[in-house]
Amino acid sequence: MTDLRRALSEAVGAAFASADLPAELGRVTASDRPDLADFQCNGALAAAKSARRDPREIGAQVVAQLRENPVFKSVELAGLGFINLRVANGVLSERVREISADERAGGQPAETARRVMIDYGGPNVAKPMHVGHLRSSIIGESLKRIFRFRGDNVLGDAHFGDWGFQMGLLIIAASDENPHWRAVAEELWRTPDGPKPQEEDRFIALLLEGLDLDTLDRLYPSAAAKAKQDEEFRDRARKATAELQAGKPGYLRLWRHFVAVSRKALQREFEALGIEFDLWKGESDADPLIPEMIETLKAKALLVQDQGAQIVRVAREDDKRELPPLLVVSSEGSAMYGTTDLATILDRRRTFDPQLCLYVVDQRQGDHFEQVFRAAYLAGYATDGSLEHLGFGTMNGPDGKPFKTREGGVLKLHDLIESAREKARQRLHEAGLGVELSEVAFEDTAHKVAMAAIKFADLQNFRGASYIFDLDRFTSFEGKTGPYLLYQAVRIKSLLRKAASEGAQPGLAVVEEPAERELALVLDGFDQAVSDAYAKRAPNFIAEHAYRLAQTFSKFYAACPVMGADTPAQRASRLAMAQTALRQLELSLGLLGLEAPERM
RNA sequence: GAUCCCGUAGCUCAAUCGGAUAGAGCAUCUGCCUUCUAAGCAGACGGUUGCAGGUUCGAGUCCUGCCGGGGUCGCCA
Repeated sequence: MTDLRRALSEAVGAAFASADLPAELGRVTASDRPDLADFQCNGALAAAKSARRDPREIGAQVVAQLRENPVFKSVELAGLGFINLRVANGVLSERVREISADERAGGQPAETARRVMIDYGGPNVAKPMHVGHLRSSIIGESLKRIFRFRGDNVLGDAHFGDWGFQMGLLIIAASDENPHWRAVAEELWRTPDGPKPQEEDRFIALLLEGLDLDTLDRLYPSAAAKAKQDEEFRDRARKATAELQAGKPGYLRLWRHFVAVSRKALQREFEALGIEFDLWKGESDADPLIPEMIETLKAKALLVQDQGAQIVRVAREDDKRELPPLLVVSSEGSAMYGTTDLATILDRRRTFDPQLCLYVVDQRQGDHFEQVFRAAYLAGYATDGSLEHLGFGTMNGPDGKPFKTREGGVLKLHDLIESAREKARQRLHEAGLGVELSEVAFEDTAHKVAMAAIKFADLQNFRGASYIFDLDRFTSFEGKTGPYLLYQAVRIKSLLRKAASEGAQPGLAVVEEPAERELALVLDGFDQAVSDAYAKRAPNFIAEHAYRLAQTFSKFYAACPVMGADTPAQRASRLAMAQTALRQLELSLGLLGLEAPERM
């Protein structure tokens, strides 16, 4: 089963071929001018260039042949040599029936399935998620679903930031803050009258009381700030980082506590966002591979000593500017984030052997990934081109600068979600929607609406661009927003419920009216949207399609009465179209990570 | 300073391999609820695509320069 665009491309390509021109010229796209055509082909223009002939002459030849084909309702040569195509209603009807019968609503799998690793989310120990994590999470989750839908074997990894210098900072900060915590770090409790081995865990738990996420959240920023100014403090933290990585028992105990506390809270937040990771691997998991990796780098003469550190030079002669080397071992002997990233590539190769690995990380880390990727290719840890950094822009405040709270701090994700939920509740009440719902169902709807508002606002933008976060606008519930999409889906569900209660069944789709034709064409465009999103790793193509679909359905809904159709056959046809539109809409929403409620 | 990204309607954003009249939403204005959820639909208004050149039959898209904004440039991630 194939979409019309591809089927028509074959027909037009054959016409080009019989005119002794390359069949690729027959590439058909959705028309730019819906008033003139359903589809168009610009191949005659391209052919004119290489064959040095008049495009209209070539076009006329192709058009003459296509007119023989009953698939087309009309074939016109327009302008400089555009070939305008309208397809017969019967062809559209048949296509709608196909999509209707297809579990995937017309979205085709990719030709060959690959093993794909997606690294996104990037939560860190001791840092509650803030708005900066939102984009990576939302975009990464959507890409994971899109790739999976296309048939790839995909694993999503949270890549938990649990290992670098920040851990040393936290250990020192916690030790300085409270003698009990210091006792754990330094194992001071190991005295002759200290706890017996079987009591140790319970004893340590007592010592660690109060060292919760809020405390970590307070300690980390102040420690990070202090390290910038206070050289002595910074050196202690660096030393602690190296000692932790060397396996100092007290530090490990403290560290495991940080990790456990953080992870529990973070998982709750991801759950609220509707984000599920297949793997929750940490940077620390790559640590055991580092010694061996260093040996390999040495054996390949890639690792060199420089200014007390060990580095891999990744600059190339044709670089327009000098790319700094990758720091593998710091002068303190500790692993840097480039070290763990490189070791993680090795780890992934051994455990999953991905053919493609996507890093959904802030654009600002572009240089870092370039360094790591080059080092990985040099070391033979990945095949050339299999590692891709998908950078995204920042989420900005109303002033166009990176998002800050009114007080100038970083907005926590939890607070952002709650304020979106509150807005959603308000708007639902204002619109008088959801009044008949139970309190639990109402909350569930409000949550879905809030998530849709936030996620759709993000995903409708091309990921590389920055955008202005404006909660009032996203939750305004009008126009091109997530809630609009949910509303349309809910409207269709309501219609189908009504039909079911009156015993009306969907039947054979027959496309007749202009609004029905338009809906059929949009339904057909799903595969194009999915393959674009897949090829460009850009969910905004799905977002655009979902919106077009919702809007086109709404037009159809206004123009074509369903339950009040003229004949039972027409009613059955329209019900089939509504049902198909709903399934494709919900599939699209699913690819974006949105979920429509049953009622609102 | 070097380098990368961005600059499109009053605002927020799209735009397929370089193709026709650059599309949406918001805002403003005009219609449409005794008929399936009006968070909707139909329509109007709104543009020298930052500026100046170049390549091309054809440029928002490719090239050069300039202006404006942002990022990055070795031991933080």
